[in-house]
Amino acid sequence: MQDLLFDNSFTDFLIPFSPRLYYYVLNRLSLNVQAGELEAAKAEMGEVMEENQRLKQYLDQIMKDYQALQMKFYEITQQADSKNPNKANLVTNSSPPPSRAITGDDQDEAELVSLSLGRTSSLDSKKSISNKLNIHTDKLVNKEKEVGNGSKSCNAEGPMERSLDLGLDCKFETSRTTLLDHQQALMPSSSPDNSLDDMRDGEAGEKQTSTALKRSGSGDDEVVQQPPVKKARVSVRVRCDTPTMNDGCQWRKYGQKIAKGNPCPRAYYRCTVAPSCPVRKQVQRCAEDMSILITTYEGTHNHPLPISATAMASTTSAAAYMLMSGSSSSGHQGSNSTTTTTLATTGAELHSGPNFNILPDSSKLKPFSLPNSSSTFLPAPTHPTITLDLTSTPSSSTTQFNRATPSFAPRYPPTNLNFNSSNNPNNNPSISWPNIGLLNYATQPPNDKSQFIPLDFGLSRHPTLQDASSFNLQTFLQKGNPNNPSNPPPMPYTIAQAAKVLTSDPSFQSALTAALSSFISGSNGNVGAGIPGDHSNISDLAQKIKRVGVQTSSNVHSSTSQSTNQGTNNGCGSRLLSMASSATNNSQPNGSLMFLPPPSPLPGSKSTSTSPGDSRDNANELT
DNA sequence: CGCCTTTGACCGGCGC
DNA sequence: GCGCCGGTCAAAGGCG
Repeated sequence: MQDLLFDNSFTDFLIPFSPRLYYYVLNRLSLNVQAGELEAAKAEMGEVMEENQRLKQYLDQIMKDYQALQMKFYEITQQADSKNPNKANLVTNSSPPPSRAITGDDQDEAELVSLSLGRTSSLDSKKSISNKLNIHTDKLVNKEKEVGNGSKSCNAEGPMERSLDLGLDCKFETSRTTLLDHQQALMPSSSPDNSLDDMRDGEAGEKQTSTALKRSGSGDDEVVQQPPVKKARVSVRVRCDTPTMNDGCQWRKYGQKIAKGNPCPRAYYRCTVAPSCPVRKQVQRCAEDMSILITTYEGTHNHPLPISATAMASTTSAAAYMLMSGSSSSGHQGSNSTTTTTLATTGAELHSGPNFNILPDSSKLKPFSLPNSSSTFLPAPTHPTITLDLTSTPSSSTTQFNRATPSFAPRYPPTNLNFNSSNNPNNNPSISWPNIGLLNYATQPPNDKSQFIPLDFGLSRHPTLQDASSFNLQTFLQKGNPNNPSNPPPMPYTIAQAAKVLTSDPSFQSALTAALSSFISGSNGNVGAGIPGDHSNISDLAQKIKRVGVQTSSNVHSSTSQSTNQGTNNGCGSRLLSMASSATNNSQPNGSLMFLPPPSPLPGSKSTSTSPGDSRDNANELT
C-alpha cells in the first residue's frame, strides 16, 4: 500500500484521470485493505497502467505526426507570407466575414472551424488533427495555385503547447450542422484553433472581422444578411479589497471610464502576453457592494498562456461555452430573445464544503431566467455575458441579479454561475433541471434525496471502475481533517492527507471548477463533447477522460515546480491566484485534474506577474 | 530609456 | 440628425 502510494509512476498514472478516479483508487486502496482487496486493486491498476502505456505510445506517435504536419504547414505559410502578405488573410484567416453564408468553397472552410472553447489543446484525436492540418495545407496549396501567392504564417506552436484560451471566439458561419450551430452561437472571430493565424493577425484580425461585417453584402457569393453577434463575455465577481484580481495573465491598462449607473470607474485592460492578443478585460467595482470586484473577459488568447493563467482561462472559457451553447439553441442569430442560460455557482463557500453544481444548457429543457434579470453592475449588457459569482453571499448575488433596472435591461440577459454550497437545495433556484447532466459534489446529508445526482464522469461504467458509482467524495473528504490547512504534505498523499489538503485549500474547488468545466466544454477541444447533456455515451466520455489523462501524466511535477513561485497575497488576489496556481498545479490544461500539493510558498517569493494586481497597479488602480 | 498609467479626445452603435 | 454611451486611441507624464 505504501509502496503504491509513494510510487510516483503510480500517481503520475492515476492523477490525470480525474479527481474522482484518483479518490476512488485511493479510497479503495486504503479502505479495502482489510478486506484483502489490495491485491485485486493492484492487479486492476496494473491492467489499467498497461493500457495507459499503450495509449501513451499511441499518443506519442500522434504528436510526432502532428509536429511534422505543423512544421510543414509552418514552412508553407512562411514561404507564402514572404511572397504576398496581402493574400494571407484569404488563406490563413479561416474566419470568413461573419455575415457570409457558406456557399461553395466556403463549405469546406467550415471544416476548418473548431469551436475549441477555452482550449486549443493540440491533443485532439489524430484524425482531427490530421484533418485540420490537411485542410489547412490543402487549401493553402489551392489558394497558392490560384493566386500564386501565399498566406501569413502561423505560429509554430508546439503540439504539446496548449494555448488555453478564453475561448469566446469562433467562426461565424452558416451551417446546418449542430456543430456549426454552436459555433455560430459564439463569436464572429477566429476560433482558438486559429491561434495559428491569430498569432500574427491579432487585433488586425479583429478589425478585419469588423470590417468584414460592414462588407457583408458586397461579397461575390450570395450573402445572407445576419445581424452580428456580440462577443460573449465572462464576468467574474469576486469579493476583493484589492484593485484587481490576479488572474495570472499580463495586462496593460488602456483606458478608464465612468460608466453609467456605477460611480466606480471601469478600467480597460488588454492582454500583453502577446503583442497581438485580442483579449480584453474590464475591471469595475460593483456599485451596490464596493467590496465586489467585477472582472469581465472578452476575446480569445492567441498565444500560450502563462501557466498561472490557465485556471481562469479555462473556467471562463467553459462558462462562455455554456452561455453560448445555451443561447445558441434559441435564436442566437442576433435575436434579442436569446435565452438566458442560468447556471448556478458561487465560489464563496469553497472553503466550507464542495457543492459543485453545473447546470448546463438550461435553455433546451427549461429555460431558467431569473426574473427581471438585469444588472447595474454588468458592463456592456448588449453582449451575451455569463457571470461567475465567486462572492461569498450567494443569496445577495441572486438578489442583485434579480434587481430589475429597466432602463438597463440587457439585450443578452446575464447568465449567472453560482457556486453555491447551500445545504438546502431550495435556496438554489437553479436546481430545476433533473434531466440534464447535473454535476454535483453534493453536501447534502446522505439521506437527502435532492435533485442532484452524484458527479460521475461516466467512470462508473468504465470497465475497470464498476465500483466507482458508489464512491462518495463527501464521505471520503469527511475522513480528512479540513481544519488544518497548514503545511500540506508532500506528494503523494495518503487519503487523509489528500482530504485535508483538498478540504482546506480554497483553490481546490476553483481547480475543480476549471477541470470540470473543461470536461464539459470538451476535454480535448472537441466541440461535440462540449455540448452539455450531449454525452449520450458516458463510457466514451470516460474513455476520453482516461485518454486525456494519459497524455499529460509526465507533466505533473514540472507544472508544480513552475508555479511554485506564483504568489501574491493581496485580498482576492490570493484567492484568485490560488485558483490559478491551484488549477495550474492540479488541472492539466487539457482538462485533467491533478491533485498535487499546493505550492509551498517560498519565503519572500512574490509574483512575477505584471498583471494589474501587482503592487504597482495597486497604487494606480481603481479607487 | 522603456514600459506603464492617466486622461481627454475620438469613434461607432444605438435610441429617440 | 442628435445626443448618449461604451469602448478605444494616443499624447503626456510617471516610475523603476
